[in-house]
Amino acid sequence: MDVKAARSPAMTDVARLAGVSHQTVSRVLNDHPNVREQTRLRVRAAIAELGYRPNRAARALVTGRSQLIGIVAQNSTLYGPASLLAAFEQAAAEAGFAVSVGSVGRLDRESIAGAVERHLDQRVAGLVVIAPVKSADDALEDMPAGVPLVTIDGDPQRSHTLVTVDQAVGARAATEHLLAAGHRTVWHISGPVDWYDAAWRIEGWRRALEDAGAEVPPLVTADWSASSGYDAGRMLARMPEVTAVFAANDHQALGLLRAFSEHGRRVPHDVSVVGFDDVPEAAFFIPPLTTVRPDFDAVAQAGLGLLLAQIADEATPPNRIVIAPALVERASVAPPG
Amino acid sequence: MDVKAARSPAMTDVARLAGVSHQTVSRVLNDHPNVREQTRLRVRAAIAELGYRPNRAARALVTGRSQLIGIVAQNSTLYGPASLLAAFEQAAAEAGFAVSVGSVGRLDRESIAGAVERHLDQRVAGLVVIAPVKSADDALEDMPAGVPLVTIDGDPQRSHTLVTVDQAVGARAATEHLLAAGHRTVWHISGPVDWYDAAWRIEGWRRALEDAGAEVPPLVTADWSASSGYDAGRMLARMPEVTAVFAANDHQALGLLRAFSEHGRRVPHDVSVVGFDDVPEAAFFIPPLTTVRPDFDAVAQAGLGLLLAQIADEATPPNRIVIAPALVERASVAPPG
DNA sequence: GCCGATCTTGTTATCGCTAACAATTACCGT
DNA sequence: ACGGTAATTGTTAGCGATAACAAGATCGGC
Repeated sequence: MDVKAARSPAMTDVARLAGVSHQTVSRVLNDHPNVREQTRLRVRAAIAELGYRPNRAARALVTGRSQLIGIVAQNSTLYGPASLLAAFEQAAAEAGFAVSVGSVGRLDRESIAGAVERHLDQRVAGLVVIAPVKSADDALEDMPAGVPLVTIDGDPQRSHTLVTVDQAVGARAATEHLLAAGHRTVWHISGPVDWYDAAWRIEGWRRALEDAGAEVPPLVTADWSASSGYDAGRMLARMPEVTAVFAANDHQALGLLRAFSEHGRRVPHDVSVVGFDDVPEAAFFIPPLTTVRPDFDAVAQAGLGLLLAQIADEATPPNRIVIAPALVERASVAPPG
Repeated sequence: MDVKAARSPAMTDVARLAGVSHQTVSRVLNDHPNVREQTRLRVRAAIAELGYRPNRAARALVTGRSQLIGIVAQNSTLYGPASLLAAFEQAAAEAGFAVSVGSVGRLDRESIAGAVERHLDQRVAGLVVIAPVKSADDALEDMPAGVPLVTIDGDPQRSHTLVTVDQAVGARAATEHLLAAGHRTVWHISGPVDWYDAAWRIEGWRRALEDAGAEVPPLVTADWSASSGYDAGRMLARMPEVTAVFAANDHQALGLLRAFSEHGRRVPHDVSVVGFDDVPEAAFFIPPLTTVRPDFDAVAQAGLGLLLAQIADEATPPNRIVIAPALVERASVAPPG
């Protein structure tokens, strides 16, 4: 990278220096088989000497496809979505793809459709949509065919390729863990019920209770925030019969812990709590939180793999990968007092 | 968006339908002044009818610049960096720019340079580098001139355009707040000292103590994690003279609170704690954390504004915006026991 | 040593758009 | 009505790459 900003060299410049045609340079760049070794070396040398780097825009124009992967996600600083995003960027970079992020403020149909179209304008090679609600999934229905697409945490019922954390299994593990500690039943603070994540966690929780023959207490719905967990906790803390709570994520669990603390209900002595996500801070909550850890890296890698497969071969049939989360035991669960 | 994926319409298709030349369509698209109103309407109608959307790649090719903004940031799920990133995406989307994110694993010179070059390949219109360490700043030294660039939280001494949170002022506010509560002095758990953020927070803390004539206790260095805050806390909890601690971020503060709790040192009764960042959960820590809140949205908006100004006019001189953070008082500070 | 097959390389067209210039039309004052 | 300027539209030429085809070089078998 030279200091003076002369026009960056193009393929013809390389070709001239190497004494070949620009097409041969293109062949070398794309690893075509039929190039003499000696020529290849000469071209490589010229590329190195000029510091040539291909113009992605030109390539995208002629091929109709870029080395760009579009990600549509909700703009959020919640741990789950944020780390999923980070994991994708990481994985994509390793695969030599750039990542264009289309954040949306809300997950309604128009927002999603808009973000998708903006990506399509850029001729992205493929699209990852983190679409944990129905409206987002709907927006993808009338996507033009032929664009590689993977949805994350979408509706398992849909036909397109998808990767999802097994929410139900995670929720079941959390619930059974509390039951196994001796609690008569387990309360659940859920996420917004239009989120598939939330819905499946509810489902897993309910099933686990039913299978154990335990009573299913009324569902407490909240959003994903610590604040909503706190609000829920202020209610639950008033009910002596509540001895075990499964929160739909760790942020909620934090709010919950705080509410219990305020009301003098000791965790885990009086009430046991299990969260979901295993945020890095969970080990430092008071008390350290037992929680369910989804493997976001695995999700991202699986998702990217599926996407790259579609990019390589248009005809790849829809596929589905489900990643099972694991329970992480810490100190927020104990037998009922 | 039609279901069958015929080639999406190009400018000539619109031109034919509207009965004009493709150049006229281009003019309408780019809001050139000299187009008859009637023609403009006809073209607009044709665009709408065909669902035409311009091909960004083609435009980027001919203009040598895209509607893409590149962001280089460390791959992190820490609240500060993550919300900065989210805020940028938001702001850029509102300004009609797409955002390409180049995450880097580490902030060393090669990684940063690599990410920058990958963005340059894509002919980004401008570059935002969240470069809170020296090595990152160094990597930008030999950037080709002419590429609009804004660094965030970089070295204030450098000549390029930059937006930064006023770390020193924030740290001073935190320290003075603790002093004002009656503490003889304030201990500080810092971030990694090669981060400018960390360095300036240290600076602000030290200055505040010196100005107040208070003793400057030894610096406790940590990384940004809750875990490192916990480790630091296990030391500090053993020292009865420690009555006030300013943690370089809220994650550390959480670890700190936990360590104090384990050692039976009550916050704020025995020890007062102030954090930095105001993570959404800070209000739900035990006790609710008094902290310093940088306005990430403001940073992102200022940064984007500066970038767009450079994009619009190459010759814009280097500029500098410093955003002052605000102290948020909650319940983790009290007079010494 | 000759012929067709295979390797290697070059030539030309093209992707969809904007820039620069050319051509046409409209409008003005006298 | 006339010349001249301004407003409007069209024409042509790339941007930098890949695709498709063509041509020249090389090779193997007989």
